[in-house]
Amino acid sequence: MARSMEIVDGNNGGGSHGGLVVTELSHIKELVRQLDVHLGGSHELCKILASQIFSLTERSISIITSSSGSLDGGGLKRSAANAGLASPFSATPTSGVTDGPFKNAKKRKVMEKKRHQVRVSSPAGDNPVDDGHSWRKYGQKEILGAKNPRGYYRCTHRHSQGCMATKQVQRTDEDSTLFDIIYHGEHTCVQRPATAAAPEHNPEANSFLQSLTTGLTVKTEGLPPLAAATAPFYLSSSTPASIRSMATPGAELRSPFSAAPSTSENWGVSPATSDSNHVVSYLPFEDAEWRRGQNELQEVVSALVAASAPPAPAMDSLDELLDIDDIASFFA
DNA sequence: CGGATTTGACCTTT
DNA sequence: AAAGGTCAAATCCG
Repeated sequence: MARSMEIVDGNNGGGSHGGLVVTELSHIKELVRQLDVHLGGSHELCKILASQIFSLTERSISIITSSSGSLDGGGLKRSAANAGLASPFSATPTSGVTDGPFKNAKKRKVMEKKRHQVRVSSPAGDNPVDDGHSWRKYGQKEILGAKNPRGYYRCTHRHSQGCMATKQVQRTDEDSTLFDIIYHGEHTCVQRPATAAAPEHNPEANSFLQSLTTGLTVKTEGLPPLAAATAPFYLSSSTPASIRSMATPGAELRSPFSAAPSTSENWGVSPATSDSNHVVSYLPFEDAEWRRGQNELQEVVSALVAASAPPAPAMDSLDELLDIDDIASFFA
């Protein structure tokens, strides 16, 4: 029985100021120089510098590609790696680099919330399996033109921890075993292990692996590995390493990290749109940061797991918390 | 009894 | 105005 999923990111982004590229590249140049100086020195510092270089490179690419015109951003679907992984560098102390030109770019009036679609098949035709987070259903609605209603869920810890993550689950018209799931926002909650007796530190890894061993497999469809690794089953910052360390040794477990080939068209994403280089170019700045974090996930998360630390809250959501419009509406 | 789900009403967005 | 999204009272369930 195959469980499959795809990520369709709904964020649009990208500035269009070509002149910024020079500034960005200058930053990169300086960072590379510093990195060269520190090679053999502080490992942490090298990692930070590397991540900053990565981020700046992404931004530069984004600037170049977006200023070359060719797209309006409307309805553009692309894979992305922003599935709620807490950025390992969100706690990075003041770097100066991340306060670069983009900080001064005028803020979008309406900050688009992270939106993240996934398609999941469930073997029994009942509800999709646990994705590692606890959800509370708060509504259901018939959707025009759709055979099946859409269920609305929010994080169970919305009130206790202020976690604003939500998801919508809707059974597909065509295949009753397929579900479209749209995730909104990031989990900022810290999940407690369900049972103290569980040897595994990470409850999400447990539920995930359990889903794998109950006849499900997770398979990416026509997506680059980077995007594949951002499926909602990896929402916790501490989950991926656990899964990787536990799932990859088993050959029969089809881990997203193994970059399964594209085999299906039921995602509605043509192979052409899956070209990672092209797609990545249009990722907004925040997504670039997410993916940068993804690159370094292994080390950072390994450290987290080794320290038995709970998942760090996604500091990225701070942007949403501090959104001027949100604040304004709060006082309205 | 407490927490989760159901479901029609109400609010928001287009 | 209508469709989508959320609220909350009633209900269910352990």
